[in-house]
Order: sequence, then C-alpha cells, then structure tokens
Amino acid sequence: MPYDPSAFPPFAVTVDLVVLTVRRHSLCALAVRRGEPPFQGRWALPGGFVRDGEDLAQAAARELAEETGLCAHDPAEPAQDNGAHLEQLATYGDPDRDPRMRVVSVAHLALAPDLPAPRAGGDASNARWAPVEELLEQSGYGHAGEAVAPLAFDHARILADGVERARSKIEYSSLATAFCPPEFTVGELRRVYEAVWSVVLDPRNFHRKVTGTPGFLVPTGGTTTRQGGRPAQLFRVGGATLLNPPMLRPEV
Amino acid sequence: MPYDPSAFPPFAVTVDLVVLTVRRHSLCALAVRRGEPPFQGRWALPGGFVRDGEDLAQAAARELAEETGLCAHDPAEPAQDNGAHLEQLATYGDPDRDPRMRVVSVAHLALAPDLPAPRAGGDASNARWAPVEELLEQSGYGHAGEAVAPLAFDHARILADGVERARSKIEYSSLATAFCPPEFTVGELRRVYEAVWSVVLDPRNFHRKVTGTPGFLVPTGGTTTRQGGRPAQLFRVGGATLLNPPMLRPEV
DNA sequence: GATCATAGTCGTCTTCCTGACGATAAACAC
DNA sequence: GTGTTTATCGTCAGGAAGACGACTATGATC
Repeated sequence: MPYDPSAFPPFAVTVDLVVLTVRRHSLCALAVRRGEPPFQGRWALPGGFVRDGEDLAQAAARELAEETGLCAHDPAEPAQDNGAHLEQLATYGDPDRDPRMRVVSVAHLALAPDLPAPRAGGDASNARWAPVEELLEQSGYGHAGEAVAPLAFDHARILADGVERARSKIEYSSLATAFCPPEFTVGELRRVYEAVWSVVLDPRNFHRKVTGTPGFLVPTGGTTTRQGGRPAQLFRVGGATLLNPPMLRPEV
Repeated sequence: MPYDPSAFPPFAVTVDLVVLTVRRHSLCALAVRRGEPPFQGRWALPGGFVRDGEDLAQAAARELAEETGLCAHDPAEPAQDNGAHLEQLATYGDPDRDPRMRVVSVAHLALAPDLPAPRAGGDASNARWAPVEELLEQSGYGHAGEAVAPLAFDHARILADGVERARSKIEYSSLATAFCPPEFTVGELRRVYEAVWSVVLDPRNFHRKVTGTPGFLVPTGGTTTRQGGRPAQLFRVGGATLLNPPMLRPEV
C-alpha cells in the first residue's frame, strides 16, 4: 500500500470529552449546549478540533481546561494535585456521524472530583453536570424515562462507552480516587464506588478491602467529621495503582 | 467552539493492525516490509488509509482481509466461523509520528488462529509472522537481545499496547479462544494462555477452571489425539464471553 | 446532661476459589 | 508389556469475600 499523497481523503480530527464526576451520590457528566446547527440547542459532549502541531492528549487537556478549568495530569505520574485523570477512550469515525463533513473524533475520558460549577467558555448557562442516566435516556443506552432530547451526534454512544470504562476500571485500579479530593476518607471513597456502580456496599467489608491492600491508601494522620458521626481517618492515594485482587462489583 | 470549516487542519487517517497469533508456542505478530521511504526496508505493522465512506472498523477489516485473507467478525456476535476477532485498540496522533504529513492512525487488534502462511498483497517475502519479543527488542518495549532493526514509525509502541491488551483481556474474557480453531481441546486452549503470558500453567487446575465455568465451553462430543497421549474432548466456545471470576495470571 | 442517630472501625464465621499435587485413564512408541 | 505422553478426576490447605455482630466517637435532640 504505497503512500500516495493524492490518494487519501482529508479528515477533520476532533477530541470529545467524557468528563465524569460524582455529585450528590450520582455519577454525572459534563454536557454543553450547542449554539449552532446541526443539533442546535441540543446537549453534547464538550470537544473541539485538534490543532496543528498538537498531540491528541494535549488537545484533550486543552479542551478540558477550557471547559472546566481543570488541569489534567498524565496517568503515568500519580500526581497529588487537584488535577483530573485523563485518558484516551476510543475513536469514532462513522462516515455519517457529522452531516457536514468527514470527522473522526478521538474521545477521551476525564475523571474529576466534585467541582463548584461548570463554565463553558465563561457561559455557565450552556454547560451543566447531568446524571448520566438522564443523558442516556431516550438514546437506547439508558432506561426509558423522562422525555429528554438525546445527546447530539453519536455522543450518547461515546458517553455510554466512557461510563462503562470508568465502571470497569475502578474494579482493578485506584482510579476511583480520581473522583475524590486529595485527602479523603474511606467512607467518601466507598460512596464513589456506590455512585458509579449504583449499588450499596457493606462499609465494613469495604474498609477491610481498601485498608488491607498494601500501598493503596496511606493515612495522612488527620481526621475529619465532615460526614457527621464518628471522625474518620484521612487518606491519600498510595503508590499502588493496581488493585489485586480487584474490588468485586456486586451482581445486579 | 464553533465549527469553522476553514479553521481545522486536514489530517490523513489510517488504520494500523496488530495481528496476533500463536505459532509454535509463542505469540507472534504479523509484520510487513516497507517498500518505500520513510523507513524503507524496515518492518512495520500492516495498515492503510481509511477510504471515503468507510467506517473505521470496515477499513480495518478490509486491511486484514488484504493482508491475511481473514474475514473479521464483529465482537458483538460470537461467530463460529474461522474469522478473526477484531477490535479497536487505540489512536496515535503525535504530530511527528510520520515525517511526511499529519497522520492519525486508529490502531486495531486482530486475533487469529494459526495460519498457513502470510501473504502481503501476494508477496510473501514481504510479510512474516514474528515473535513479539523479537519485534519489540531494540525498541525499549522488550528485552535487549538480537540486533534487529526496530519497527517503523511508532509501531513498536502500538504493538506493545496491542500485546498488553491481549494479555490482559484473556484474563476475564473468552478471547483466548480466538487463537484456536473452531473446535479445540482444553490443552490447546491452555497452550494459548501459556504462550500469550509466557508462563506454565497447571493442566489440572486449568482444566477445572475452564470446564467449571458455566457456558464458557460446550463439548462437541468428539475427541482428538492430535496432541498425542490420551484422547481429549473437543469443545467450542459457549455463549459466555466473560470469565467471572477471571483466570489469574501467575506472578512473574 | 441523657438519649438517639450517624459513621467509622475491629472481629468472627462460613463459603468459595485457587494453588499444589496425588492418582488414574487412554492413547502411542519401542 | 513397558515406558511416555497427555487428559481428567480428587483431595487438601490457605486466602479472600459476603454476612453480620459489636464497639467507638462524634453531633443532634429532648
């Protein structure tokens, strides 16, 4: 297959972001309202074109910063700042996914702690955190329910893939801590699992599991009562990024 | 972020294939020799441009058929034919990954049973099955060893990612059966795991594990002695695509 | 201040799965 | 027949997880 420069069709390449967080005990995704056709007025995932000289991960990090102000940190280095976890998700290139032109979108998955409020280029009314079940209704990827307009383009599919990636990856990695502030309690981490999986976990067994895995959590020495009840130890993430044996997701 | 048609740089989009098989007890990948610059004469992964009106998966399936004659079947439908498993792997878009132009490559992973011989557009001397350790040497992804020229472009990275995907995915799925013919014995399946993981597994425990998982293997009733020794039952893949609890990869 | 509700933390017990490994069965080579 | 190879069944100990009791330490309420 020789590389004939005149033989390949030009594509537009974009990055779309599945930005997830946990708000009020439910898994939420960032959605922005489209200002122009197609799908004008509909909700969509944030994203934009990859620029000249820009890596795919750089483009995703730039879009994430523009939409949320979050600073992404590389998955390789387990940074302790309040940056978000960012990783490539999958690429979507159906010829008809954008009616205007041939667009290939490299979707990325970002996980962030609960944030004050979204900003979409400074316009807050055009961005919101929405529970993923709500966004996936009417799209064939969620339970039928409210009459909410489905996401633009194939973004429901992308969101569903991102949610599934997050749900499976917290089983065997420390990724759930990306939803937590730098210091957190075992109970807060458990509530992350419960929100992402939509299950109820036994607090005692969960405590035994996460504190019994060497290198997974390291105590900071401090305690907090921000959840009410008896004060809880504060932890930060340890060096172990893999959880072996994994956290078992209960059968539904 | 308005879609300004004059505001996005054009990209070339290709699909590159990591085609894996198990030959003579070792995990091998398909490599093709490059006929023109850059990297002329070096080994590379098979691949090519995505055409107009073509989906990414279609392009990958077309390239796979051109290079190997294999017919890919969708991962959604567990086909019983001798087609190969094909799934999207990841996308590589570093601005400098191709010195000629801006190319984004959507890599795919294909798993196939052992094949007679490769054909690269009819030219067999320009395609071969090579053990993955050999291809990854001198690339920072394998053990230092023979003085073999590293793969062209960033293909060593892509191959390493594909191998890691295969190694991890056979833990919790029935994907290892993609390396086997439609009917196979428990010992043949075990030798797949041993080759992919480069380990030795206990035949008795392996037999208990795979035959004890409901829906994972279904006996065909036949037996074979093609491995020598006592005749072994023949199986085909059952409906269960997920292996829960997973097959545990021994510590190295 | 006593009581209650809320969370966190430590143990116990049973069950299931795995790794290690002995033993038997059915073919082939000599 | 004897030895070799591979398949298959069984047994046993150790570890992990689910279920759940018990206790502790705070704030809220009467």
